[in-house]
Amino acid sequence: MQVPLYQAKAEFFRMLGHPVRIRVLELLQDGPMPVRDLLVAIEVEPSNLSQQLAVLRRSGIVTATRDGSTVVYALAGGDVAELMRAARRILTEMLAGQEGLLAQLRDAEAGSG
Amino acid sequence: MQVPLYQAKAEFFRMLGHPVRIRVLELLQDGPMPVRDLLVAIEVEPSNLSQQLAVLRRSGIVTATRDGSTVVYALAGGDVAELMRAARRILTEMLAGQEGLLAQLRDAEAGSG
DNA sequence: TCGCGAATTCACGAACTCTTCAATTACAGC
DNA sequence: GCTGTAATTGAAGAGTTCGTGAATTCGCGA
Repeated sequence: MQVPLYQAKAEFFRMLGHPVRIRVLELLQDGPMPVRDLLVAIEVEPSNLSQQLAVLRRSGIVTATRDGSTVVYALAGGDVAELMRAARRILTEMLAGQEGLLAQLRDAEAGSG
Repeated sequence: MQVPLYQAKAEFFRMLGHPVRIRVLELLQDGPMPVRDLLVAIEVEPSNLSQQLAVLRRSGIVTATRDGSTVVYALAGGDVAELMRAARRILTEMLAGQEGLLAQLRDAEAGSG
């Protein structure tokens, strides 16, 4: 592999780092979907959605196929779901940790002020 | 939750989207590690590493504790490993897919030219 | 208290990403 | 061939992130 693995991973995660792109991937987990439906589900400018879809396409995580005048997107590989689950688990842990921290801070303030 | 979930997820992935940060997280999977050792393992300017560590700290995925004159970093929650595994699996699939695509393109060129 | 090494913070220019609007391509129906 | 709709592409400005070097903080030991 020419590109170091950690750099490929970083690029992969950066590709995921956008709300619209996340929503697209989550919607596509239930099966292929035309752009029109994505556009209705995610309220965003068509050109903006297209740009984000282009990012996903370029990275290879989704595929686009034309069917008449509509374009249908689908996940290229299976297990994005598992990734999302893992992310959600960590995120939950982290938020819990931060709430704990917030509670601590609140207590500290109550104690000192 | 004030912040929509998909936005929190996007921020989370964006936080992972940097080679140095990925390497730090992978190194910390084997246990806590002082900055000095991270600095040796990841060849990068100290100030640069510090900046990336600050990003990880702010997000809450790692914790820093001072021990004398050295600072030791550790993963805040357990299962970053699983996330990385899921990412690697998808990445492998994607790269395989792209190789397949390349092969296809090569064949198409051979066929048409 | 002074100096030293470890780590962080600050500041700034370069590079990148995001959003938006206009222009363009691709197709279906007339 | 036109017209209209679906989707993409291009370009530009605003905002972010990155990397570097200088300055700063923190704690240890002489």
